[in-house]
Amino acid sequence: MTSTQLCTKRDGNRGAWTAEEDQKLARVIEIQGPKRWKIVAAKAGLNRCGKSCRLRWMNYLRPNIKRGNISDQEEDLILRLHKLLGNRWSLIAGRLPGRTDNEIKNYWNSRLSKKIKQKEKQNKILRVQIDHQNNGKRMGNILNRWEEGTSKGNHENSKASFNGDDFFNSSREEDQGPSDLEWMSKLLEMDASWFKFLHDI
DNA sequence: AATTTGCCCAACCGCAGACTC
DNA sequence: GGAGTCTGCGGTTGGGCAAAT
Repeated sequence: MTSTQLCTKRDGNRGAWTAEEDQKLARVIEIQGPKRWKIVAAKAGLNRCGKSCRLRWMNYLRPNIKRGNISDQEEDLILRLHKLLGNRWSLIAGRLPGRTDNEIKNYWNSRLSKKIKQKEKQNKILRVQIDHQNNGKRMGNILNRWEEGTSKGNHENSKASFNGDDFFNSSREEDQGPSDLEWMSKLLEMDASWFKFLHDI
């Protein structure tokens, strides 16, 4: 039987710790030190498993635990460390004096992950707007060429100056994103006024 | 005022690696 | 060397509370 199996519902008290339990636990740890948690739990006379005692000590009773809100500086550090280390909460906590891995994990899951999602969403919108602007410029060039063609002479010439192959070839030169057909359809989806303009000519 | 919803955080769970005998 | 036990970690749950309805 493993220690994990011992730490189950039927093996004792669960739920929030009382002040009395905290005192008992702290007293035993003062004498014995924060190790051999099974023995600590037994000596403290608590109806809890060693694992639960360890967690309570690490996240609450341990000295030098910093309470209160996470500062902007700490948040910035968490963001940078998470980018570097991923969900290695204990490593991240190790770089933030007085903060526990559990606290940082909770902070991340409840706040920072949402912030990041929101930021990603904003970036996506920004990217679409930039694409829109670029595509608009490109369309402007095409229309200029169309106008030049029509003003120069007959309709056949103008048709020749605006043939499809030429259009796709010329626009592809600077294209690093989706295909022309893709951006064209995106453009049309994004801006009904463009569609109307193209339809009118 | 009562109920519902959403958020925060302490605590629990399961797993894997380290340690002990 | 291997079985049993301990420890530490990250993911998940659920209770308490405040805001919204």
